[in-house]
Amino acid sequence: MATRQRTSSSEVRKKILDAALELLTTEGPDSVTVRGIAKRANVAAMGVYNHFEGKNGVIDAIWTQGFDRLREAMEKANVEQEPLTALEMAGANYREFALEHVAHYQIMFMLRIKDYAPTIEAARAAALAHNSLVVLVERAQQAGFLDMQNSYDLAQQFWSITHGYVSLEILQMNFAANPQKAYLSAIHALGLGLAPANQLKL
Amino acid sequence: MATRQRTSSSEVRKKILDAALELLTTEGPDSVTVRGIAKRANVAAMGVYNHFEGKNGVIDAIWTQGFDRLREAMEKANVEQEPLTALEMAGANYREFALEHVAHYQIMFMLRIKDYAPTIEAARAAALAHNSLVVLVERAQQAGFLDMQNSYDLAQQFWSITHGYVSLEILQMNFAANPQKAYLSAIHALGLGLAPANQLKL
DNA sequence: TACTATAATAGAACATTGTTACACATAACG
DNA sequence: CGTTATGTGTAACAATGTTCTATTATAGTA
Repeated sequence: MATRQRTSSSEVRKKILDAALELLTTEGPDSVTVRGIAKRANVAAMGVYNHFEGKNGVIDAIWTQGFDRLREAMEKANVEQEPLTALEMAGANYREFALEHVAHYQIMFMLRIKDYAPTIEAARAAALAHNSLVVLVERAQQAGFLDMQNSYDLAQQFWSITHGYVSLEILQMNFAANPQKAYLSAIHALGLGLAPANQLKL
Repeated sequence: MATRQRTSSSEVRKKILDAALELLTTEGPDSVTVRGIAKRANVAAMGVYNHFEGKNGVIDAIWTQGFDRLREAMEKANVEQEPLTALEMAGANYREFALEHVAHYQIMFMLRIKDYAPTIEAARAAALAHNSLVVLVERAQQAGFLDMQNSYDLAQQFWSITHGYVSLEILQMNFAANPQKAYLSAIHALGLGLAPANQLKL
């Protein structure tokens, strides 16, 4: 007997998620197909529809998990450092997350998946991550290390340099001789340049 | 008579390219299909294979054209400005290009097209664009406005902030109250922070 | 232990995708 | 005029996400 094996219900979800991430990492985005995920997870293709809402349900789970982890990574720096140092640490953690979880990062920022739009819950995870950056920026402002322009404007500038750097890096478009040093240099310089004395007049 | 019309060979290529760009801009990446391009260009689907090497041939043409135009946009700033001002102008032109040619920019940096890899010629166009940034950076270094770390490292930092900013903007992830001002502020601050006096010790 | 509701499986089917092959028609050119 | 190159139109192929159906293994309950 034992013609067919069945995976216990509680494990299937995790197996599917892991399989999708593995596929994305090892075989590239084009290999992330419903059948491919199921095969790698040793699960029937229909499982992707039973446990998630189809392929984009898996994508949504990855997105949400990614923003949760990104927020955690940034909040690790949220201790009582000097405010600018805390910002730089958060930046370092941001890159560390991106390079260690390339699959997540690509889903979050670098891949357009057909017909995928984040669910409310996923958008909320993203908003929380963004907020943890704003908190760091406002703390630095109140301590007098950053000029007093709109804090969302400031946060966007720090986010831009971190996202820009790691996304070019993932795209294999980083031509720096010393990638790690160049990254830290950029964040450090941005913080210095945004000191109150240098406030840009337009 | 005149059962079928035929478009003159020289025009077909341009019509296909324009149709692909229009589709990408108005209907989004998922609508850029061989049949869709051909239909919009009033051309037989096979034309995409006669004039380009299939769909990815069209993608490659857009990529190449995009990097050529991006280089031109940055070299517009290449006049005898103050070196840091020239860098800031190049940054402003970069964003202007990206926002005015979102379709090109997405193909170049933000979309993964299945099985697409740039041809040699396309990669050369990208390298030339990158080089025009390096030239601006080295000029500012020689004039004493930027510290003397590796010029490719410096260029990567400026590229990161411009690419990061506009790509988040295109992803609808710009939460700045004043996007234009925040962008210029970031480039300006980065330049200030990279002045020789602030050189980062690691 | 026996029964039943839950849910995982296997496979068929559908439309859409990029691509290739083929027969035919027409413009360009010697 | 006749030949060649090239565009047109249609059909076909495999792979994709998705839906449907029938079967059956498992988990919880009486």
